[in-house]
Amino acid sequence: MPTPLRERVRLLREEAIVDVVNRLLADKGYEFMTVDEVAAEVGMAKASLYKHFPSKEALAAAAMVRVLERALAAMDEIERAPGRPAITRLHEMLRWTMRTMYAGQMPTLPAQNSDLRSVLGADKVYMNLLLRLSERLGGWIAEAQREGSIATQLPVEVVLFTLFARACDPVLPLLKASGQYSAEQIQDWLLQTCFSGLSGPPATAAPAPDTPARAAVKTTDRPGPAARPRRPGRKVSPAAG
Amino acid sequence: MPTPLRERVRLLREEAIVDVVNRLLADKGYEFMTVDEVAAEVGMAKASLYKHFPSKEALAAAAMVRVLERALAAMDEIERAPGRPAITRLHEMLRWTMRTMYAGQMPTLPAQNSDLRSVLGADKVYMNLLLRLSERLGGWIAEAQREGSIATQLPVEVVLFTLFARACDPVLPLLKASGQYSAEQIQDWLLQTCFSGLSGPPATAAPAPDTPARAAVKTTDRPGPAARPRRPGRKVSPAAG
DNA sequence: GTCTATAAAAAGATAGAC
DNA sequence: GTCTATCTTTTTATAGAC
Repeated sequence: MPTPLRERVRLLREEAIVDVVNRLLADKGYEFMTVDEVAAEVGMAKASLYKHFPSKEALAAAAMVRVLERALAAMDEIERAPGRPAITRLHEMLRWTMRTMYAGQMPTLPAQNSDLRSVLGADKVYMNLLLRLSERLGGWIAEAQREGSIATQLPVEVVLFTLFARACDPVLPLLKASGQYSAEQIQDWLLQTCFSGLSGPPATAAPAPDTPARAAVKTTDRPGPAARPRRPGRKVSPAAG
Repeated sequence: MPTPLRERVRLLREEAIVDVVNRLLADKGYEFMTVDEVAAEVGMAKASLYKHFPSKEALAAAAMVRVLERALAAMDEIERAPGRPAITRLHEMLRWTMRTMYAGQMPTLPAQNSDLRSVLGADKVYMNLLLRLSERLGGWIAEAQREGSIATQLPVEVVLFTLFARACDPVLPLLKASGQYSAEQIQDWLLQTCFSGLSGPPATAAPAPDTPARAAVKTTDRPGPAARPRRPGRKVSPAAG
């Protein structure tokens, strides 16, 4: 039995709504997103919005569910290329996250909110997806540890949390806002600092070949200090510039 | 001329206020902290609060100023031990940040807020302190790069932003909330992942001595999987558990 | 299901007595 | 400077006509 036309229209409408919510959530966060704003951007009356989603929390939850679905789809896609080491898949997953963030499409929820967290925690669909994502990623992580490319001292949980946290890392927006670097450049740096740390890949004093045991993150060379495109007067200001 | 008694009382009162604001800011963030709440916890009427600080933003700014002052003081303290490599000083600074966070005393501001950011950006005292902190830290970073212990491909700015970002990293609260690990353990892991990345220190296949070129982060050994104190049924849930 | 109009509540800020 | 009581605005949510 084909989906009735009504139903399809409704789904399209709701997808448009979630699109807006997703963008606003990525842009200003949950508490600074107002329902009036959502309604205005979708181009419908607020009361109509509430016919589709019963509350602001439900709006946010819908956006979160969709991003989890997309993350799982990204994992599927990454796994389509067979036989690659787990660390490579993890790199690609984080790369996907960075791309999504850079595009302003990664909805971020406040880490330490109270009511919203409990609402999400009670959402069966959301929690189910979150669990599936965590377990699949956890599998990759454990695999990478057996391969020797993720530190074995770290519990899988710690690695998992760290990867999740990178999906709302303020460094990307800050670097993007500085306007000095390309998207590729920024994403490369973030990948590098996540997997290899600020100390960078193991640089044995003299120029040595890559250690094959560690699948090194591609480190894009940046131009030397002289040629570096740096706005002259701009002062470094990490918060509230 | 000694400070008048009135003035000293006022300062003590305001310090008590900032204490509360600081804790609430660390606990729930700016937007979920209400002025009513602050007044209640300080034990004074809201109107009296407004005699001391003209707005909620001013309250937050005061807390931020104080944490910057404390961070600068921490740098002073770290520099009191002479002759240590820059990377060691950076480690200690991040350690200070982690301790402060763990104690629930690191006020976190929303990264992508609008009005508050502009208020802070207009605050001369705040911006001045932020600049001083950034420049001093930037000096350490550049030094560490010359020593070869921070990746030279990374602009100082990127390293700086990354360190600042660790001061509001959700991984620490998550691990703390899991209740499975000690404070020391958590802080060690975060230091390690920040400087050495998820891949960990350069583990050349066979057990090798520490590479002296890289001042390695102390990696606390954790008990093996069998002995690891892990709550049995608890499932991993990075967001909204 | 969509709209206009309106409740209802929360939260920042202030008036005015003491 | 501190208080009680109140104002004002913002924002979530709903009533009720069409």
